[in-house]
Amino acid sequence: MNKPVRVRFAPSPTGPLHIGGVRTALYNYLFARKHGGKMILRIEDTDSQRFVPGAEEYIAESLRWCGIEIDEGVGVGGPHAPYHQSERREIYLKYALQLVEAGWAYYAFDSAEALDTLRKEAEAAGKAFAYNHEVRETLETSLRLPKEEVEARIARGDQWVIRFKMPVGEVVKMDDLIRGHVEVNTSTLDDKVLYKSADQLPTYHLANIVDDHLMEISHVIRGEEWLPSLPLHYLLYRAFGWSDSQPEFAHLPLLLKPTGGGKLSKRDGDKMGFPVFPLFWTSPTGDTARGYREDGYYPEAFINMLALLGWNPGTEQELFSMQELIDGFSLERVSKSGARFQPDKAKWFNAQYLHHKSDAELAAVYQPILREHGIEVSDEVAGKAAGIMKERAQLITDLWDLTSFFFVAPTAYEEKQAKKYWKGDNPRILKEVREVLASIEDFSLENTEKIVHGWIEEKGYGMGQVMNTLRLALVGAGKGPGMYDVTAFIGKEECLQRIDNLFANLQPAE
RNA sequence: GGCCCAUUCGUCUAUCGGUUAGGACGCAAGAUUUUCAUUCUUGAAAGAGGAGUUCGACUCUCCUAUGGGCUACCA
Repeated sequence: MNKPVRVRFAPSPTGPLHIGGVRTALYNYLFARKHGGKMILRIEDTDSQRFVPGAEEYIAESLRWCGIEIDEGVGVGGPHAPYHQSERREIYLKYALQLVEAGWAYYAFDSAEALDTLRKEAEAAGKAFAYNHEVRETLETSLRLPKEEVEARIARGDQWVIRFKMPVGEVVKMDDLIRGHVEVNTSTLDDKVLYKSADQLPTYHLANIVDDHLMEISHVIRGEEWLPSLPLHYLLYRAFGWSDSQPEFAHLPLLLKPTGGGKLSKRDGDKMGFPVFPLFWTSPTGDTARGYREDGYYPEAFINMLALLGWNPGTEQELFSMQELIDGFSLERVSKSGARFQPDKAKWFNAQYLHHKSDAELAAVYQPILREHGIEVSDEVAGKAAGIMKERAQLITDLWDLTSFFFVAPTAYEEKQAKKYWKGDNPRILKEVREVLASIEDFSLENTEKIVHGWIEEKGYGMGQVMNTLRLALVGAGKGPGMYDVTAFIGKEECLQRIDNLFANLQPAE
């Protein structure tokens, strides 16, 4: 590994980036940072049919939110610009023609309909059609057609593609940083399209190899779905005479659906009740999909969770900062098998991060939520409320349900709690509690607790009965923090008011 | 169908020939508690199957099974 490390994340702007893609970007980033290399962002928009407006912006914003920094490429520029493949058209044609020239590729004029027919025929015969060495001599190609005919067809504007002429019976020997040595016989491979005249763009395979070479990429770290095309890529490097400077490859295990049965796909999210996207997404057609950010996750937690899905440091540490991930990362410790995505664990990770936040940090994320509910308070108050309840929250968005009683008096009472405590002697006792509270000068948590507890003991009342009845009045439900957290937070006047409200709003059971 | 990759608790994983097979999520039980939680303790829970290689295999090899990926003028 003497070449400077240069890795790329090269998504296709066909929709929002899902978590599998984010993980691929993350591993590239960790690898780059670990080795003092460069992280490059290239947009592979060679499929004009599937282009989705807004997808590229979404990808950039997702990476930013995740803390994955781009050193070179789309959005930041660099020595190998442009970094959109759609802006590099003329480059690819040149290389495609070079391959034809050298006999590594050929023109094919078959229409989409003709190929369709062949596929259907093969299917009817119980076989699968492959555009390969067995059939290429019988098709509309420059391999069979006279040179003049080929030139005439091109000149008259017939549509054509350039296909790779896959060698026959050769064993390609490959090395993968994660999977080790892999061998494939080229006879089982087909003649992939490299360039299409219709839109004057290359396909993935050509664009990928040409750009990785030109951009001096040292390591290609991508999803396992690309493993089957590795032989083609090896051969392409050889055909161009670039084998010596060819990048090293690492194929990452796939992220699988929580239920098993296939790789995680963009549609699984809402279907299974968890986000598959980092950010909320609105498609040009108006469809929406949930995102981790909007669902209340911290990017650090999201990244931590993703990093451990397919990689581990070999220690029992579970919580990692980005820097710790960088320091510990290595491709050797990436697992080989696909990882089932587990939504529950994502929540657990977020809870860990949430529980460690200071009140000030909590205030920063909680204030917008409070404002949405029409609550205007100081950062200090917002942070304090969140801080008292943070250990019960898993997501930032849990905070409101957990703390709303600090800001809003209950208007309804939880039936279970009311039934259990709003009866018998409790209303009478609550009246006494009200008097006790009213008499307290210093309403601090400690002092209130001391006085009220002392009074309860003196009277010989049941602690549970008194506190829960008070809780019913102040919170309206059988939940919440310690009672004196509530009294101290909302203050004496509000306490008395809420007790009065209970008497006014709810008839005791007996 | 063909080609390729994979296979340790339900899930994510540790183990790189010798371990009572460890941790985490989730689950269950208990403790704490004025509620709900949190927290703590404990527990149940795994090497797909079959052949080899070896003094000894979860670990190496092969076969089978299962899971997954690819098989587009998509990436």
